[in-house]
Amino acid sequence: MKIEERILRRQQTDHEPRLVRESDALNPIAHPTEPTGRGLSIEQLLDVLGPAFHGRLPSDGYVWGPKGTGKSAVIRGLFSQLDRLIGRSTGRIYTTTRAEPTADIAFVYVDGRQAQTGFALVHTVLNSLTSDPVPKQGVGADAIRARLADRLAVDSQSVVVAVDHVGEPETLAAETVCEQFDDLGSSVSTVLIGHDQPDTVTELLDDPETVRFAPYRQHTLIEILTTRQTDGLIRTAITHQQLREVAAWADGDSHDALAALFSAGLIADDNDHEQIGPDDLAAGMNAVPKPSVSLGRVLALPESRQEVLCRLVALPEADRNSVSRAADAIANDRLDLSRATIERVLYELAEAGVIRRVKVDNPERIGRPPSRLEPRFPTRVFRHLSLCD
DNA sequence: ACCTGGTCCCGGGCTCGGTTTT
DNA sequence: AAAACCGAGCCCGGGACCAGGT
Repeated sequence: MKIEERILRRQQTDHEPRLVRESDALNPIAHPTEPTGRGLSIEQLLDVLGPAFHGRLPSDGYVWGPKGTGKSAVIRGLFSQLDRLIGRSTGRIYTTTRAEPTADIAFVYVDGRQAQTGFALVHTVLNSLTSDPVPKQGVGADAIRARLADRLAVDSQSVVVAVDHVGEPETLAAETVCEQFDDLGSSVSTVLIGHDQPDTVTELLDDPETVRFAPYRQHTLIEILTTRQTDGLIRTAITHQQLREVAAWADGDSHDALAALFSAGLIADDNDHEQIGPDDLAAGMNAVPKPSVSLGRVLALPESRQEVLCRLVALPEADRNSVSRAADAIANDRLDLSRATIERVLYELAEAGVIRRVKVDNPERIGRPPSRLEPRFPTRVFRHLSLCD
């Protein structure tokens, strides 16, 4: 933490301590390095990736399950450890001392939300395999692919690419991801991570190994909340009974559970409460719609979209009762997008499921009834993390 | 070896105007 | 009739690459 931050914090907290600590502990999209309660899944994944321990390229894989089940946390952690332990660096170091053939297999994790086009995906992979700068525009996707092929051929390197969040509205479809690596089949192995059932992916990847992540059991979810809460809240903020309540409400989804707990803490702080009261907790859960879009998706949206969302959630109820009124109000709020673009963006966000349109019936009026816009993501936490203000 | 203009490429804003729904 | 809805093309900024001139 920088000195300036420390000073600012003292200035802000001179009245009384805040319930919510400034840390990522309660952030649903900040993953701990050691995920809780997913030992079995990690073993399954290690089985799939096993050939890499003997210098052979593993077969393709598909990891699937609903949001908030630890897929990203596990794969992220696993790939960074694997790359460190048996990936490039170690391979080089032991080359001269070990008789056995060395594995020159890199493990690259790509967040599909950061790489939303074929170009960006191949770019990310190549960029993590080379220290040379890779152009990020001005050159065609094919050119980047050619360079990647070149790079892999030069010292017969192989790479296992994990592409997270495939098949979301903003991200690449599994099919498109596969196409990117079609020509490099023998040196690239693909592990896709998504929500959908494996049937379509099975055809694409020619019978990949699949690993399924099921929703958390109640007691595991409580364990997760307990460990995170000790770092994210002051000690007396919440009772164990309340954590049980959140876990029961969240129904196996750690994203929703953490978002609700985070929201409750922020709301209690808003109300100057010394601890999270029953009403704060209820409001916290209320601030997380069900079903909810992952905060990771919302916070990965382009800045301009997030600005539209910031203003939308701050709008008075009446202004959200019609798409065109909402667009008017947002356009008047010092946003440097044109009115027409804002309306277009609202429709796009609705199409993507980030906000929902609800028909407002009014028999008095003639013509097609307006649509109320409802956020489908944890609004209180979004406001906190997106730096709306 | 260095400049410079032309061309291609990516990504994102913007707008138009037709279609659908009530 | 009125308003919601949205597909799709246009435009632009800026980086990369190339080739031809100095």
